[in-house]
Amino acid sequence: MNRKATALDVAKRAGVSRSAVSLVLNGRGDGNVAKESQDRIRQAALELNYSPNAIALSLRNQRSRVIGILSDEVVVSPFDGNIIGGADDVARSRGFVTVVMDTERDAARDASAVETLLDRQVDGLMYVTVGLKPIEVPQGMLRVPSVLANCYDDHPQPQLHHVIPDEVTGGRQATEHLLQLGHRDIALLAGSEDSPAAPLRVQGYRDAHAAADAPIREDRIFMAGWDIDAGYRGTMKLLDGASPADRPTAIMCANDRLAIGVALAAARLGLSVPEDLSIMGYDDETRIADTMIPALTTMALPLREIGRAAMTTLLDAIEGAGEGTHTAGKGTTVETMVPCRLVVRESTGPAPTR
Amino acid sequence: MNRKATALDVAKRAGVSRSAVSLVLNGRGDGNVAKESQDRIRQAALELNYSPNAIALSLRNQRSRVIGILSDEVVVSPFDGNIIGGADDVARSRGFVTVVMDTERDAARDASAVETLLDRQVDGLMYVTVGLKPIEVPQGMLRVPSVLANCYDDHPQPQLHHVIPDEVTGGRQATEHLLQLGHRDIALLAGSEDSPAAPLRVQGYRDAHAAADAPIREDRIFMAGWDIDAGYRGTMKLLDGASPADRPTAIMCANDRLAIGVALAAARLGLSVPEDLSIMGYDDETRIADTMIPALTTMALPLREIGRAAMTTLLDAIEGAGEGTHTAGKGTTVETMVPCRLVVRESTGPAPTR
DNA sequence: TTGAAAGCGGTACCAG
DNA sequence: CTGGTACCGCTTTCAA
Repeated sequence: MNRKATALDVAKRAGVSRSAVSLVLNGRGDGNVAKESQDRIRQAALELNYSPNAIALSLRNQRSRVIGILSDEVVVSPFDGNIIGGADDVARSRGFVTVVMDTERDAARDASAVETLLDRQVDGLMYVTVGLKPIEVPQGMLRVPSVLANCYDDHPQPQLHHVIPDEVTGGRQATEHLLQLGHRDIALLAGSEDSPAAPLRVQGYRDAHAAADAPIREDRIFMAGWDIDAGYRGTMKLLDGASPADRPTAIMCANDRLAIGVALAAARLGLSVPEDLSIMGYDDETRIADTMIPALTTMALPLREIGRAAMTTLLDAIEGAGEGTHTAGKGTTVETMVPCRLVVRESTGPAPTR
Repeated sequence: MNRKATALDVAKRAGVSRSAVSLVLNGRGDGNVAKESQDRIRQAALELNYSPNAIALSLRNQRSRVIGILSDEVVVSPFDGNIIGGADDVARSRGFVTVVMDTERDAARDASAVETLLDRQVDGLMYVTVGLKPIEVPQGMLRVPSVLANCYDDHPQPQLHHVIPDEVTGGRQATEHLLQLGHRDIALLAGSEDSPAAPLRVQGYRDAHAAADAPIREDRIFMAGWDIDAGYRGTMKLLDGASPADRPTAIMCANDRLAIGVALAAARLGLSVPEDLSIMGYDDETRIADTMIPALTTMALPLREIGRAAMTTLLDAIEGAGEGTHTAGKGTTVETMVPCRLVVRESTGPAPTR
């Protein structure tokens, strides 16, 4: 109801001036304000439940302690949601607040969102995408310290620092896990070319095979899509009617939803997982991978870590900023790669002997 | 980069005073400022790419055109994400910006988040939850116009307007769909008591049976949980080893993930969907329901609509506000119920004859 | 028709 | 040690 208390209210109540209130409440009381006054001020502030008006502060200090986050799809996705969660953790712990604006994959809205945020005096900007992808950096982002999370500037001379998962290594380690279990015929449902993550994971798959001196059958690699139905159909193509000797003993999927489709198909064909067929997911999607039957072995995307790392980089740039050195200057790393993490559950097991 | 242009810059360039700039750019130039000056001002503003500093505006006008959104779990959930998406649509179209703060289900953080937002002079507050649930309204929310989305104040005398889905009707219509297909033995995997939605949907299930004069077998109702494994286990209990005559012909689930478990179990048991068994989901979860094999018939939660309705209510209160009438005054509706929507796909079909 | 000045809520500097 | 005052960028009133 009634307005919040201002510094003036506190000053009156404590019988001092506004300046004194400001000093004391900002920890610079000692040596400037009498001990006794300090106590009265603190007491009054408490009684009035005073906290400074952030707007006035921003105007005065020319910094808002707000970080703007642009996302191409937050609000429907558990993926960049987690990135934002991680970013927010870090921001909060350092006294910043994050403001999320969703552009719903409409590039035209990016620019206007950036302007809106800039008008609100954000101290920094972060751009987050659902899947790994190249983006066109909105011009305005170069006006304040900025960072890219899970996406990157595709230009020859990238201006901004980006933080992305190490997909090649992820693909490799997932494959190695299977190889170590004795699998030698591993099919790969690799998503589709629309995501740069797909070819990277395929690369990891190839690297692992090469390192293990295991041959690759090109017809085992499918670029079919990312959804349950694609997993199901791919598996049917692979397994239905094939003689046991000509079946892959493991199927590696580019995400957990594909793995659901694989499991569905396996069940329909009367195959046991992991006895007859091992299934490997990717992403470690919450509430999916861990509750599947059987629980999915998967490669966890380090989403929270990406968010944390990106925000840390950003805040360091802001708080350390002496000059307008917020674009990646010489000597600054332009890319941070965060490793994925293998999560072994029950959907993978030793290759069947045949 | 160089700082943004201020009204003073524009004034100088146009050779007028700041006041003139303000008047003209706010559409109150006619009758106050000479036509010619107006043109010069507009021209200068354009050249300098001027837009007013939102911070200064907020301080001056005592309103920020920012709506704070508190969420107990946005950032990992496609559910309240959609609510926020709908809310944001409405806010944007009316010239407001939304700021999302995630409290990650930590009630203690609610209060501090509200304070933070209040310090930033938000014009209104919205509280969003992932699942329908009663909440303890943070005190601060009563200081500005506020609304609850997908949650409600459980107190005898609720202070805030809330917008929730009509779960009873949802449960009833889902059941009716099955009843109309001839099913008379419909099992219900009802989630668990931790959500108030569960009993409401059960109520709908009962209502539909009563209206159709169909008897209910109490042992067909399971409160087992919300995840894939619960769906699988529940189905196994229901179907495995049971004589065909004693099997339910349809299984209704309280969410789509349960339905995945059901489908997995059915496949394992060699049952065809929907020929031998119909499966009904709930939620219409993106990328799950529509891509399942077979595609899931489900009851869509009206999440976007909830968000839109809640934000509309809120902004109406803010913009219409003559006095401090922002708590639901007499005559004001305190509850808005939004209907769910049946989405018929391929997992339900006529009951098998036996 | 125009410009000067006050004030929104703070902080910081500078006399006293 | 303390209080007065200028200023952040903008709107609005008031006097010229």
